[in-house]
Amino acid sequence: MGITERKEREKESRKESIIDAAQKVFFEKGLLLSTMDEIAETAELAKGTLYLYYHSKEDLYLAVMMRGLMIMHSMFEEVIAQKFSVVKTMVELTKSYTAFFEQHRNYFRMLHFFNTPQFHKQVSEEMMQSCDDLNQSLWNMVVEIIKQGMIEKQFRTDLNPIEISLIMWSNATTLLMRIDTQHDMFIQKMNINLNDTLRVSNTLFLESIMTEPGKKELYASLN
Amino acid sequence: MGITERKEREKESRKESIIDAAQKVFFEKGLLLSTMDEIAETAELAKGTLYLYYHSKEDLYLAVMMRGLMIMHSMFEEVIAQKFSVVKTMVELTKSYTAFFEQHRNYFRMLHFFNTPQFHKQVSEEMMQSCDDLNQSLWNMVVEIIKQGMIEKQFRTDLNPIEISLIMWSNATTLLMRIDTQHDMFIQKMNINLNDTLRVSNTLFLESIMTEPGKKELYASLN
DNA sequence: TCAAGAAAATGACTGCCGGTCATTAATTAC
DNA sequence: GTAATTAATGACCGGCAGTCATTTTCTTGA
Repeated sequence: MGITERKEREKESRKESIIDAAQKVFFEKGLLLSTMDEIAETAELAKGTLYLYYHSKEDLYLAVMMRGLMIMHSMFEEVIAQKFSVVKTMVELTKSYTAFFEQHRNYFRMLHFFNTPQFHKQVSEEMMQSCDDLNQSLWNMVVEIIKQGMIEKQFRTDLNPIEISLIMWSNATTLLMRIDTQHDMFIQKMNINLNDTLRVSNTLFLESIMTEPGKKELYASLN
Repeated sequence: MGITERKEREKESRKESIIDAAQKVFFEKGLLLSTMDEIAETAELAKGTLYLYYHSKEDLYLAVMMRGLMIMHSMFEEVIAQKFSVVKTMVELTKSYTAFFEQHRNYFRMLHFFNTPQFHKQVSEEMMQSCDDLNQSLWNMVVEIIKQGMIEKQFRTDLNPIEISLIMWSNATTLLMRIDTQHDMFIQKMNINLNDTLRVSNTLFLESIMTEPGKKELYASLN
C-alpha cells in the first residue's frame, strides 16, 4: 500500500510550505520581530499546527537558514567542479562567498544569529545536528583545497590548514556583515568602500599564506 | 543652595547602583534570559523605578556594556602612554585586546549583541550616541597609530589606515568570540588551539602591512 | 513646626507572545 | 457505515517588557 508513502510526501510538502511562510516572515522582520502567529497566518494554518512540525520558533528559523547553507554549498561545489588550480579555486571560493552574500543577503543575515549564545538554548538536538553537519561539510571543502595547495607547494606548509580556513572565513564574514549594515555609513563618514576593504583583506591574507610560486599564480588568477 | 547638586549626585549614584544590579544579572544570564523584574529585585527597587532612569532593557544593557568599553579604553591608553615604537605599540595593542577578553570576558560577550541588527530598534537615541562616541574614540586611537607608522615608513603606505584598523579589529574579534564559545570543541575535535590561531592571524596580518624595516622591528617586538 | 506642593518610588495592570492541549475534523481500516 | 487513528485547531496559560494612577518621601516657606 502506497498510503504511508503518500502521507510521508504530504508531510514533507507541508513542512516545506511552513518553511516558505516562515522564510517570508523572517526575511521581512528578522528573528526577534517575527511572531509565530504571523507565520501561521502566512502559512494559512493554526499556530498549533506549526508545532506539530517544528519544535520551536528557533528550529523553524534554522530550517530556513539551512536552505541558505545548501545554496552556498552548491555554489562552492560548482567552483570546485571546475577543477581550477588550487590557487584559482581559493580565489573563486572567496568570490563565491561574496556572491552568496550579494545574491542571498537574507540568508546571509540569518547566519549571524547562529553565533549568538542564548539562541542555541531554544534549539532542538536534531536540528542542531543537521546544521552542524552541513556546516562541517562546507568547512571541509575549503580545508581540503588548502591541504591540496600545500601538497602542491603553492601554500606555505608551516601553517595549519584548518587554522587558515578559520581565519579566512572569519575575516570575510565579519567584513560582509559590516557591508550589510554599515556600507553607506562608511562611505559617507570615512570615505571607505567596504567592498574594497574586503578585497584588500582577502588579497593580503591569500598572499601571506602562499609560497612564491603560489603568489605568481595568485596575481594571474585575480581577474 | 547645594540641594540640587546633592540631588544630582544622588541621582547619579542611583543610576550606578541600578547598573550594578543589571550587570550582575546580565553577566549571569545574558540579555535574552535576564528580566527587568529580576534586575529590579537585585537592585532592591520596584520595576517602574528602573524606567525612571533607563528607557528600556536594551538601554540598560548598553549602560553596562559601556563600562566594559571604558575599561578597554583605559587599557589602550596605558599602552599608548608608554611611548613604544609604533610597531611595538601595535603589537601591545593586540595583546591588550586579548587581555581585555581574558580579564573581562563578561564585558567582551556583551559587545556581540551590539552587532545584532534588531537589537538597535529598542535603544534610545542618546544611549546609542554615547556608545558610538566611545567606540569612535577607541577606533581613532588605533587609526592614529597606523598613520604614524606610515609616516615613519614602518607600515606600507599604499594601504588605507582606516581599512587596516578595520581588518585587524574584525579579525581579532571574530576569533576571540570563537575562543569564548568553542575553545574546547576545537581542541577536542580538531586538535586546534584557537589562542595559537589568533596569534598566527595577528602575526600574518601585521607582517602583511609592514615594510621591511617594520618587519624587523616586529620580530624584535614579539620577543 | 507643619502644611502644601514637588519629586521619587511603587506595583498592579496591559498587551503581546511562545508554547500547550483538550477538542474537533478528516482520514483510514475493517 | 462505523470505529479507530491521525491531523488540525484555537482558546488558553505563564511570563515578560513597559505603563501609569497612586502612594511615599522630600522640600519649601511661612
